[in-house]
Amino acid sequence: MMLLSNRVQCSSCPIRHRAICAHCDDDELELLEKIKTYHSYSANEPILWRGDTMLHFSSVVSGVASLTKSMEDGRTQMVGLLLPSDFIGRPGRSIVEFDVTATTDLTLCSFKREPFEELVRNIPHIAHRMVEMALDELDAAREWMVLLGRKTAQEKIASFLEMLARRSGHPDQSNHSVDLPLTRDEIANFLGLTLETVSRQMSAFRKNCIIEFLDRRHFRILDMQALHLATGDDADGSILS
Amino acid sequence: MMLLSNRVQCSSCPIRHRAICAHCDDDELELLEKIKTYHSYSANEPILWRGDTMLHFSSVVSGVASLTKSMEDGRTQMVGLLLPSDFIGRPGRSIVEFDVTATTDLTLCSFKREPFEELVRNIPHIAHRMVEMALDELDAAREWMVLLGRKTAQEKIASFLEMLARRSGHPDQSNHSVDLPLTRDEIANFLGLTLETVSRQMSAFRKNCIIEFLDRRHFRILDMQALHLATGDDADGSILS
DNA sequence: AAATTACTTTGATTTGGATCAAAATCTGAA
DNA sequence: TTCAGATTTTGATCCAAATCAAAGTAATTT
Repeated sequence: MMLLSNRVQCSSCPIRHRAICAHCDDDELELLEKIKTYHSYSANEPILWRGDTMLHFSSVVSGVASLTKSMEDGRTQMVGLLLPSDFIGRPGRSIVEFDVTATTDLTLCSFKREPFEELVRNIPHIAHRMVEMALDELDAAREWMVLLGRKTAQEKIASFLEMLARRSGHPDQSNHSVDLPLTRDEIANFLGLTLETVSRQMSAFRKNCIIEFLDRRHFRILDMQALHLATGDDADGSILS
Repeated sequence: MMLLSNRVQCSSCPIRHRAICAHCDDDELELLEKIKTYHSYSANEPILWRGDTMLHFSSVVSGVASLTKSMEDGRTQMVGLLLPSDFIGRPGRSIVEFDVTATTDLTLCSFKREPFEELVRNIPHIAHRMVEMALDELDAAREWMVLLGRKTAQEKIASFLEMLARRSGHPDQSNHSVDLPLTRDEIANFLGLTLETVSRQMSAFRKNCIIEFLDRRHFRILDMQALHLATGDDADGSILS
């Protein structure tokens, strides 16, 4: 982990309008600016372990982090994928519930707990955004529960690929390269499968010309409609966060 | 659904110290008192359908409600079990994301959206409790994802029974009757199993003298330690909400 | 009290995905 | 460039839970 000096102004921050600071006005932003620090992690670097005391509340500025929980015998389930603007930590509790790991190179914008909690108390715009984001995360987690509890392996993979394409932000979802920020093993832990099943199902989609791999970490959707059909979701598309 | 007159004073409400109003002082409670109404539902009565416009924000006062999501072909996953003090709805969004059903006779304490959202904006104690509860729900949902994604049928059933015993509020968890507020089919939808598997696993626990059934809707834990061992959770017990 | 309906248990069989095993491909270090 | 380790793919086999099928039990209605 590397502490970075404070170069980026909040006003030109890439997550300015989506993160915890989204509703803040310029004066409030200045208060955040005063206490923020940046931290960088490289791919596969652990950020926090379950049970750790959390000294900071942080937002993901760039890169991807994962939240996982492991059982004693090694079975592991990913319970969240943190993309830019998502947050780590919670006011009012300092013990981490899940392991947090950087899955790609990652930069966090962090606030020390005490001053941050004071801002949450004093700035309604922050508390309000916090409620909004927590409830969005909750809806996404519940949507994911349907996938974990009821979808087949094929539906899980299709749903996952579709979600990545959607969250990649590119407007036309076919015909451009989508980043696959996880290994096969990590995907398996995300979807409640084994890595062999993930590989087999992805190969099946490849053989059916529904997707194409540029390399292991990049794919392109060739047949968006077929992919969506394979998700098991209905036409209007229940949105997975 | 039946509208009830406003008999119960907030100050003597059974969920006074756990619900959305937990942090409120007497003055703030009075504001809530003014705009609250009670609504009752009988067991199996639908409360809201996915896609409905929500006119109220509500807290469960007594009884149990379920949040479910169904796929087109009928596969159903329960994504939350709402016990007394849990809330239904969210400020800032009026479209319901999941079906809400009373699984037992149920009473809700409800507030019309607009006046309630104003209170959330104006009373930091309510916004603060809202953040706290949303993040608790999020942690619980993530814990549940581990169960859905990685636990065996036996571990799922053991975890479910243990959770019911813990949330029943009785201090010594053995040796007293615990309410089972769901049918076998509903339990299956909660755990991502079929009703046959639920029945078989419960019978197995019964035959091994780990639990005993008083009737279909009530059981008693005979061997707490064995039940906990069967959950797959570690000794200190990762808490499911 | 009998009949109808809803729910639960138990049994037999099948199957999707896990597990075990090995080969193929990629990546980075020496 | 070669080698060693990591990751991915593919194949063979197995098993936990689903599915299919009855029978049993409780709750409601007539």
